[in-house]
Amino acid sequence: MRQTPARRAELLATAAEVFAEQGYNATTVREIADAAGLLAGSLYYHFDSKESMLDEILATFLGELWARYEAVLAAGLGPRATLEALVTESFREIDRHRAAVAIYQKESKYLAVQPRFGYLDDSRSRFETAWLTTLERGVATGAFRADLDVRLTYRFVRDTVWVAASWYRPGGRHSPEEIARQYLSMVLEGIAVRE
Amino acid sequence: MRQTPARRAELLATAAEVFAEQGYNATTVREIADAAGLLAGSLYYHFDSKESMLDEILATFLGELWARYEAVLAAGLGPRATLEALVTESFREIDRHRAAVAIYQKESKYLAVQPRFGYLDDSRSRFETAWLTTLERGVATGAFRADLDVRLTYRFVRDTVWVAASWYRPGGRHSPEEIARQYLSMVLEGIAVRE
Amino acid sequence: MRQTPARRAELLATAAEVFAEQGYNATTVREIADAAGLLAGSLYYHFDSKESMLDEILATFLGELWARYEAVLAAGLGPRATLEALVTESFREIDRHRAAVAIYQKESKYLAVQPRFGYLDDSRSRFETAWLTTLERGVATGAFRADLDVRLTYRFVRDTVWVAASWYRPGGRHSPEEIARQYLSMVLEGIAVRE
Amino acid sequence: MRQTPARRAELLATAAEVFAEQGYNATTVREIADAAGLLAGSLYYHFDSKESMLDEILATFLGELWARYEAVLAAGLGPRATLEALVTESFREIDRHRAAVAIYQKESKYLAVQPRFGYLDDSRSRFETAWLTTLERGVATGAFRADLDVRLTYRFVRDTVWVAASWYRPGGRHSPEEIARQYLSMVLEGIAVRE
DNA sequence: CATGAATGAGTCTTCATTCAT
DNA sequence: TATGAATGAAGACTCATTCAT
Repeated sequence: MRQTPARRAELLATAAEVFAEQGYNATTVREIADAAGLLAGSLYYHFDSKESMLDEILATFLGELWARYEAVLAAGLGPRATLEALVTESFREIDRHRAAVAIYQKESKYLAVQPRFGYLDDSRSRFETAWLTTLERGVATGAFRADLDVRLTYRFVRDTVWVAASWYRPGGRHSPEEIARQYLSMVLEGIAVRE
Repeated sequence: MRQTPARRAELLATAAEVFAEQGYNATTVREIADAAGLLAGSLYYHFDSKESMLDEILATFLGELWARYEAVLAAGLGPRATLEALVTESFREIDRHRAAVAIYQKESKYLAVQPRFGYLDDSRSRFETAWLTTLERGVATGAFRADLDVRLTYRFVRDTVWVAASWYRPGGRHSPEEIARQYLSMVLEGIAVRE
Repeated sequence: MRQTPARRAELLATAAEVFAEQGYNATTVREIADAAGLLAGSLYYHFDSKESMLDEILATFLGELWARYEAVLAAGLGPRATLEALVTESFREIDRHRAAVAIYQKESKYLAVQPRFGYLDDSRSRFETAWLTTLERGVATGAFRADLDVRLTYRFVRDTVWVAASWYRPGGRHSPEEIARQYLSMVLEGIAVRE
Repeated sequence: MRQTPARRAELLATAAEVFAEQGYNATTVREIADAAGLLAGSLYYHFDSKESMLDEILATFLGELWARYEAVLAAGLGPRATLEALVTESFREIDRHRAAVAIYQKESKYLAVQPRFGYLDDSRSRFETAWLTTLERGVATGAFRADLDVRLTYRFVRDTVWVAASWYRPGGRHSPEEIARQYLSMVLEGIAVRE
């Protein structure tokens, strides 16, 4: 079961696509199998259960995401540069793992309460800490406005970035870096013309 | 089937709450019935099907939302005032119908392709038109920055507002108007300090 | 779900019959349903699972059995009279709950290791204690032969009685009391003619 | 398919062990393969099917058993000596083929109705005939008590012996001959002290 | 209006078996 | 001989829905 990780990865990618499209619960194992070109039962040669597929998709995604976040956080950048780097990495991750990100967005809330998916909640708090710290640092250094509610701002930035996974299509008009740039411009400078 | 509209509305409110919490597909009729204090079969005295409950919830919500949007759009305000009014009305709607908004956010994408829910797609395009028009008007009049991609900006503003339904709890620290004000401040002026 | 215990008991009796006939694992829910005259899915209105049917069958049987055993053990009889009463009660129980006894014989060994069926193991030790005590008392008072291995004798008597459930048919030629009498005669006096 | 009879016998012994432990139906081919150290599919190089393994196990066991029984029956012993010899051979067989005996005990009843396993039923009647004849001979010659139901006595003796396979462990405290001796002592002389 | 009971289609999962390599 | 991958039939269980009372 470990000889050909290629087949495994292939099946997981297919499953992720279908999960992202229809939602985890609404997706039947048969639909995944159809999309992958085998019979429903055959999936169980590769995976223990539908849930374990979801698990592997999310864990892989979060593992990769955190590797990149950690690199950013360890770089010792100022708050504004940190925010820019985090947002850019996020859009890159959406570009690489669009399906996984979409699944994460849609399902993580109710999954996080299950023991098996406890790491979703862990991730969420690390996430929160990283962002809040960055924002607070920015307020302290005068990079960010002090008259805004930091928690509200955190939610604003967080959602703003990740919801993009619901409409983003890799290979479209904009590169992830380009989208990141425009989002950052809006988030940092606002959309109103400065008088 | 229309004896007590009060009871009907009560049941719909309960159903909406459960749908919002767990997702439409993941919610069983029995769970709705449990939450409402009757047996699953008894719901069918009031409603034709689980789907018709969803339908009624969404149609009611969109009806009310558009009544308010139309009022705003008909008021002849400038683009920035229009944007502010639309955002404020949106947060008010989240305050009033949080469950319905959350359901709409989570389920409308795949529902819209079904004939019965075609109005979701109609609503989506009216939505898009109203926002794009407003943004373009703003760019033309110099209220909004001209260097931003209008479609990207539209998605940014749209998502930014509605995702709030996933974490907003009525009766919390902030009134909807307060949240709208802060969101607008971030969207319009940005979170960076202006030099 | 508690209004009509009659239906419940009826279904359980049917299930017990099929379990006893074919073995628990080899029995499909559909077979139980067929025997009961409804569809497989309908059983789940009355019971949580196939396993919970088995659980209820066994727990009910053991509950009743122990009520009778306790009465015997509390009666303060001598060891030989105790042994006779326990054997007689056992055959009566086979007469009343043949199916449950047959299931218990066939399945309890591997069920006992599951937490849910832990009471099977508890029952087994109480059983063992009751019999060993009785046999040891009998050896001490000179009622039973002292030259036999008590544990072997225990197994001999225990098995001797309960295996009868595999061939006993209620309403046959012999009443349970008559069978008990003959078994006791063989166990106590032997089948060889006394010289 | 008959390359190495040693490997074949090895695999059958493993299979018998697992069947005895978990029951034939509850045992998966994969479990047998795991226990034997190969993959499930590989078993099909050696055997046609799971059923054919069971078949070979039971047929081998019964073949050996009947060879010994025939020797006893052909020896022209008196009824009591015949009974003693049959019981002793039975315990020896339990010692040699515990797993096969346990399987036979648990599964033969429902297997016997299948054409493939018709020999189980044949064996059962030969068994019955041998025992009944011996018992009747014993009653006629005054070796066994005449006041007992012969069929009941037959079942008593039969069950008494074979159930031992469910708890007997080869290499334990007692040799099969020792257990046979004690069982015979109980069956023939009874467990009560003779006055 | 509500209940208790049932239906039947569909879902996830298991497993004996096959077969190219 | 053995493996890796798949098949396909069947099994336990779920759930929206119906309906007599």
